[in-house]
Amino acid sequence: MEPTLDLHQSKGIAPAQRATLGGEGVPALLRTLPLMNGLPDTVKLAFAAHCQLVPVKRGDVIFAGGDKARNLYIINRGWVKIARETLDGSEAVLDVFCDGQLFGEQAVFSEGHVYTATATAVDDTVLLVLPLPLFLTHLQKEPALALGLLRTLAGRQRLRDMELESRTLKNAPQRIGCFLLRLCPLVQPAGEVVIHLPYDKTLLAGQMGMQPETFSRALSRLKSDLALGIKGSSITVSDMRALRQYACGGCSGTYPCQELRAGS
Amino acid sequence: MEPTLDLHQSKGIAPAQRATLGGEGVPALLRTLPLMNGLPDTVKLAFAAHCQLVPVKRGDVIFAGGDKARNLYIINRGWVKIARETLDGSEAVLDVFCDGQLFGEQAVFSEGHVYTATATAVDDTVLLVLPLPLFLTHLQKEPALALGLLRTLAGRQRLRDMELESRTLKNAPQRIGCFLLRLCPLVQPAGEVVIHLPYDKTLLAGQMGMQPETFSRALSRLKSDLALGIKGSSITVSDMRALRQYACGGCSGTYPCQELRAGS
DNA sequence: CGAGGTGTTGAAAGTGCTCAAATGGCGTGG
DNA sequence: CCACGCCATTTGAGCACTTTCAACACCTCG
Repeated sequence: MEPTLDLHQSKGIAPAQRATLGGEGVPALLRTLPLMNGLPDTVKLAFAAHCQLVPVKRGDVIFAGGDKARNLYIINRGWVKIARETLDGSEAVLDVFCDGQLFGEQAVFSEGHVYTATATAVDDTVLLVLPLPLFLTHLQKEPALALGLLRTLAGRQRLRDMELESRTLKNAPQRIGCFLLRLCPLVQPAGEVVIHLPYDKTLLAGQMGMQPETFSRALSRLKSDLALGIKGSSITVSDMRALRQYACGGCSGTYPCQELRAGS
Repeated sequence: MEPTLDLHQSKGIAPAQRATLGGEGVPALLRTLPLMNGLPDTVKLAFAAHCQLVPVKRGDVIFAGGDKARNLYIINRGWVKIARETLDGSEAVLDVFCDGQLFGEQAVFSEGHVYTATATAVDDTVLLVLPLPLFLTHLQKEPALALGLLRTLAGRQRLRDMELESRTLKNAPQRIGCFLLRLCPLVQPAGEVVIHLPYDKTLLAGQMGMQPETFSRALSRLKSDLALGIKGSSITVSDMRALRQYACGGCSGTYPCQELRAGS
């Protein structure tokens, strides 16, 4: 088990990657992030002045559940898994985030500002690291920031609701089908659609609450039922309508799966 | 299937139940609610002036998923189930709320302000009904309200995370054990603890994502494994330590189950 | 080439679900 | 007060799905 990274003294921070006020070093992320929408420029600049771009490597633990929280994180590039682990080594994957998404915000409201889950880079990743105290200060003063965070949390909540529904009502092949739908572009080209699985199948399995073996078998079942083409992590869907019906026939229907994506 | 109540024209609102500015009709709820913490009295009074106390009966549908949202709701007394239903009649229970808890807030951030799940009274219930537009107006202007809602949503999120972990890592008897722990007072008397199930076992089963039959069998397994006393909806636990170990041995441990309760 | 990680496949064992039927409590109407 | 019917709960039997354990194929990297 690798020790949690202490990003405050991370040796990985090259000076050129320090955010500066105006230059190319300032993450465009901060300006375009939905979370920061409507925030006065002065606040964005204050954030920019105090945040850092930090690279982490595949497998690195960014923080662990129970750690005292020092930072919030925004993914500049890469993939991060949020999971809770038990003593006996099994884990429950709560989220898998990618570019532009915020994580660590659980600590804002937890007792004693500790993280409530563990964040691990599942690929080489560049993080924008925002000091928690700074964020807390502005959260009190800037309604726009509170509203942005509300929007973010509300989006998460919707995804969780859907996941809970999925786990309750669907079997493994259907859950996978639903996941595939959410990977599709909203406006599909006519004819075949090619879906690229964003990370390894073991993690996909974990995210959907099943074992890797189950995932493998369920996917091949999906393949034979819907005549999918599967080549490594590329999946070709010839009949989207059939996929939708297969995966979401048992959904609540309030929210077609394709409308639901992780918001930032 | 009963039609959704239209609480705007509900015949159930007796004049005496209309909230007034200063009198005994004003729900003390509004003053003490954590959600409203730190809110200026003027805003609380504005809310009080425009909200209504509305009784609903067991089984009434308060709103349905997909409905255009008119109101937020706070439970004055009673129990409300939040669930998503499929066309074929099965449902996934997302939450079961009681006194002092807010629901319907999903609509604040959903596309077009629609509810994303269905709310049903599972017992005779009195609701405090707050017009959504009024709430939205103040949400923009009052940082304290945004922060209160953030706290509420963050608490929900934690419960969802735990539920997801529970579904992923635990079997039926353990999930029930975990639920029982959360019903216990935090400081327990030495010796036996008597737990009262708050509503019927079918709903409990649904809330934990299992069938009533499975719940029944799992509970009796728990009974024989831990020497519980079960009489109707009263459960006597003689060995709390054993229950904790049984139910939460496989938890992530970041959050002992007993610390987690639904916040308002 | 060998090692390790990733993914697939097979067989056996659980675990929970479905369907069916019995039990028991409770309120209503007689 | 009792009989009845309704509903929640329990119990049984069989089945479907998922997990577990084991073995193997495949790929990449050193």
